[in-house]
Amino acid sequence: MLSRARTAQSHALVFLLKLPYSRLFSSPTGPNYELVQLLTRYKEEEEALETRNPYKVRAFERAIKVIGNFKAPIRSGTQVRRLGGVGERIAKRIDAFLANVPYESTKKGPDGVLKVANDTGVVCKTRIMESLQMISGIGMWKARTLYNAGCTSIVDLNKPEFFSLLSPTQKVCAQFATHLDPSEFVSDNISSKYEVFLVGDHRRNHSCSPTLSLVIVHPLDLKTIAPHAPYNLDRKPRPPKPSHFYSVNDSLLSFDIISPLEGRGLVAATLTAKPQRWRGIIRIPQRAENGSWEVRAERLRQIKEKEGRYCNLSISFVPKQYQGAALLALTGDLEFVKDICDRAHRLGLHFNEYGLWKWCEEERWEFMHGDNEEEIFRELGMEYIEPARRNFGFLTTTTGNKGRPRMKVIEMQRKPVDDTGGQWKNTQEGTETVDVKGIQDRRRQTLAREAEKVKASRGRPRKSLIETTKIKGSRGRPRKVPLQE
DNA sequence: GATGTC
DNA sequence: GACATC
Repeated sequence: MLSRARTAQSHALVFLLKLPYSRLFSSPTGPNYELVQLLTRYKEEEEALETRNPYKVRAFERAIKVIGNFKAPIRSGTQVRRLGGVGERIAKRIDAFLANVPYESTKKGPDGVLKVANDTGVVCKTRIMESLQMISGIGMWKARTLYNAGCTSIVDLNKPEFFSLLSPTQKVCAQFATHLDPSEFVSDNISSKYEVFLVGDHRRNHSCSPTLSLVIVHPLDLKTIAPHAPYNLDRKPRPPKPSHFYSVNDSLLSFDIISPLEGRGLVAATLTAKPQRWRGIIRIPQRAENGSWEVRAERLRQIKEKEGRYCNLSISFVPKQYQGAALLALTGDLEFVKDICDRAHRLGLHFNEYGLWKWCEEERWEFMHGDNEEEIFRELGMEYIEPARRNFGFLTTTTGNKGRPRMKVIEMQRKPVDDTGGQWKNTQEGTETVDVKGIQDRRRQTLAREAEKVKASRGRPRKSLIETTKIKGSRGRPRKVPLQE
């Protein structure tokens, strides 16, 4: 409780301005180099065939040209669908690539029944189901139902036969899924009187996560309420749910943050609206053809038509005294937070999104720290751990298929960056039989290693890539042809 | 594989 | 959606 939260705070707003989506495609020849490579590969494959179709080759060439000239990073096939030269098939190939699932061309068999084939000639049920579970609200069960009904991709979800199988929330998410784009939401939509922090996947450098998570600090001084359960060493602590902060009496979040967003026509859908938490889908502001920001009416029209780009937004409205704990709990990932909880537990402490608590002699929880992330680390005997190093998910993604697969897993498969020594396991095969003890050991080792690493690079570690990648200039590129479904 | 036409 | 044309 001595020092103030500093570094993280001073960079808080900076984070917002520099979301590094383009880093995904960091390239020698443009923002979509990987897509160009992909299409070039397809083109060459076609050329190599004895039965090659010269028009098909030319079609690929046209698409390569269009995509190579596209100035912004492409996030979905639909985005470039009607630019000319990119049709249904290539759009699908792009979507498959971006979702990191195998491309499946759907062709009718001789019997007229729709057959599914892919690159390997094997229908990959797991992959399809995993990709479907990327949609918020779709879990294993619904994914299986959809798969059995013949749905093969997220794009398929919007077909009436599959769409009708979805719950209302799933429908909303499915409608916007192909447009999700977390990268270009900027801070000038949120009142500057609040401190805003980036948390969640993006803070951990998972820049292609479709969810933008923010912690907004509010000035209200609220009474601190201790955790309910008594300390019990035998009982495993649960990681805090990023759910309910103490109830805020008035509707500050709604008035000061959400209403302005709505006023600008940025809110496409609201999924959760509580005084302390808002979750929904927002439209990413874009410039009109003449370079000016599009007007509200235009945004609303596009939302109605489901054109343009969208992103999940999650805002937690947090009192100052819990700010650090909230950052720690909401940055994740889940496995990392679990470790924090375990660690606290072993020390007779309790960690939740409100702070670090001590079980004191009067047999009650006493508030220790909450406003400062670093202080919580210190109290747990740890050095500060960079958000980018808090990606522990891979430790459990190998234990089986429990829960819904996360976006980060997909991203890791494609791009095992990070400094964890490339030990991400490819989650596709051989995932069923892994002994839990081994995983736990590895988890301990990783924690130890993390602590050492941080020790080695003393002081406030290097600025993360997030902070050095500006995208401001690339946002909201003027569009010649309005996108459509 | 894209596109225009029926 | 099937088909022809590129």
